[in-house]
Amino acid sequence: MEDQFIKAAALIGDPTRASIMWTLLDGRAFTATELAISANTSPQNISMHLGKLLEANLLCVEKQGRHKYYRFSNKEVAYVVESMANLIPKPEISSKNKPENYPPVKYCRTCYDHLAGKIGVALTDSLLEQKIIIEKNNTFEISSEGKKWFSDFGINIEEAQKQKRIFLKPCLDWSERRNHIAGSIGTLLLNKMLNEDWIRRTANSRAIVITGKGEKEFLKYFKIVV
Amino acid sequence: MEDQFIKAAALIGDPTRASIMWTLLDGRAFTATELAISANTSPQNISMHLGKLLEANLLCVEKQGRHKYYRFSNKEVAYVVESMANLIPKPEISSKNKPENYPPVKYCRTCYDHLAGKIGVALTDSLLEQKIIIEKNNTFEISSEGKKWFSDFGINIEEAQKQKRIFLKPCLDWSERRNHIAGSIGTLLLNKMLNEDWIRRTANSRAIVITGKGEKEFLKYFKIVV
DNA sequence: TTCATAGTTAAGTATAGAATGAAGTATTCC
DNA sequence: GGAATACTTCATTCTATACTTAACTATGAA
Repeated sequence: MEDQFIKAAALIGDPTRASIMWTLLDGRAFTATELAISANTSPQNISMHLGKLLEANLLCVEKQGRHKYYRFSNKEVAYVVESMANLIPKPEISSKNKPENYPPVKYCRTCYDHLAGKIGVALTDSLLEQKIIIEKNNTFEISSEGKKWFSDFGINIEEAQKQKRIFLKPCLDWSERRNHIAGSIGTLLLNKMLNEDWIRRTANSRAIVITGKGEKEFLKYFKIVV
Repeated sequence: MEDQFIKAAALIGDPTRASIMWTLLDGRAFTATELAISANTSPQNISMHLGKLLEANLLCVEKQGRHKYYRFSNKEVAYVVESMANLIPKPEISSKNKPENYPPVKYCRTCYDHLAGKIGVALTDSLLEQKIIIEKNNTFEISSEGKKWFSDFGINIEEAQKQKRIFLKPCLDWSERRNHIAGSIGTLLLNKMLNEDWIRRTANSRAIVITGKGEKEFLKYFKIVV
C-alpha cells in the first residue's frame, strides 16, 4: 500500500509532470504539443512523461486525427492537484499591489470544472445573499425559492440531483481561500455561462474572460459589477 | 504560481518524504528517529528531508526534551496526502483473498484525525441506521433524536458546532471507498473512544486495535460485531 | 507524390539532489 | 561526571532518471 502511494507521489512530483497536471487542472484536454509548450520542454520529453502518467492511469487520452488529447482520467486525480494548489501561500494583497498587477487568471478562472476565483466567490455570495442557496454546517443547500430560481435560469435541479456526483458542495478555492460552489451545480452554471457566451475560455490558460454580454448578465442576475 | 505548485509537488514527490507523509497521515506526531525507521533510512537523511518539509511549512515540529515531534502543520497538507492515498487502486477482494490476509491497518485505522477503515464505515452505517445522523445531498446532518443521543453518549453537540472546522462532513476513505464521518464529530468520537479505552493506537502504524471493553461497547452502542 | 505537422521510440549523456560518512551539539540517565 | 541517546551539519559520493540527439510512424494538406 505504502509503495503504491510513494509511486503516485513520485509520479506527480516530477517538475515537468507537475507542470502538465497544473495545466490540466483547467479541466480541458490538451494535446501533447500544447503541453510541451506550456511545460517548456521538448515533444519527446513530454511524450515520455505522458506515457508514464497514462501507464499509471492518472491521465487518459483521446485520439483525434493526428492529435492526441490528454486529460485527467477521473475526479480523484483532479482533487489531488487541487488540494496541492491549495497549499500555495496566498499572496499578501497590500494597497500597493493593486488587483491590476495580478494576472487575470486570479480573478476569473475555472477550478477543474466549475467557476472559481473572485468571480466564483462573488457568484456564491450573490446566491447566498438572494437566499437561492443557504449555508448550513459548512455545506450548501438549495432553498425552495432557489429551486424556482434555478429552473427560471434554465437549470433543471431534479436532473442534476439524479447525477451520481456530489450535487452541491463547497470548494475551498486556492486563490481566494473562500468557499464557492462546486459539484454538479457548479458545472451546470459554468456550462450555461459558456454556452450563452457570458464567458469564454482563453487558450493555454485556466483563465476565462468575461464578454460584454456577460458583464450585463452578471449585473442583472447576480448584482456583480465585473 | 505554477512554480510554487511545482515545488510543493516535488517536495512530496520524493520517495523518502512521501514515506514520511504516509506515516504522518495517522494524525499523530512522530519523532525523527521513528520516521527514519519507518522510512527505512538513516537519521541524517531523515533530518535533511524533515528540514525541507519544515522549511516549506508542510510540517511543524514540537520539541520535547531531546525528542522532536513532527506532524502536519495544517489540515490542507493532510488533505493532499489523503487525496493521494485515494488514488491507490482498490485491491480486488475475491473469495480467495479473505479479509484475514490483509494487514489490520485496512480494517481499523484512523484517517488523519477521525475513525476510518471498515470500523469507521460500520460506525457511520450504524449511526445512519439508528437515524442519529441522516444523509442529505451527500452530506450528513444530525437529527433531533441524534442530538439527544450524542449528549447521552457524552459529546456536546452545541460545543462542537461552535468550532470553526467543518462540523460533520463525509470523508471518502481510500481503503473502503465509502463515505464515513469526518469533521469535528469524527474527531470527538475518536477521542472519546481512545479516552474510554475502547480502542488503542499501535506503535508506528496508523492501525488501531480494539480492546475487550471496546468490543462490548461497539456491540452495545452500534450493534457492530468486531 | 511530396512536404509539413503530430507524436513516438530508442540509445546515450548529464546532473540534480538523495544518500553516506564523519564530526558536532543537546539532553537524559546512571 | 561520563555514557548513551536524539538529532543536526557539512563535505563527499553516488545514482536514478530526466533530457537530448536521432531516427521512426502516422495523419493531413498541397
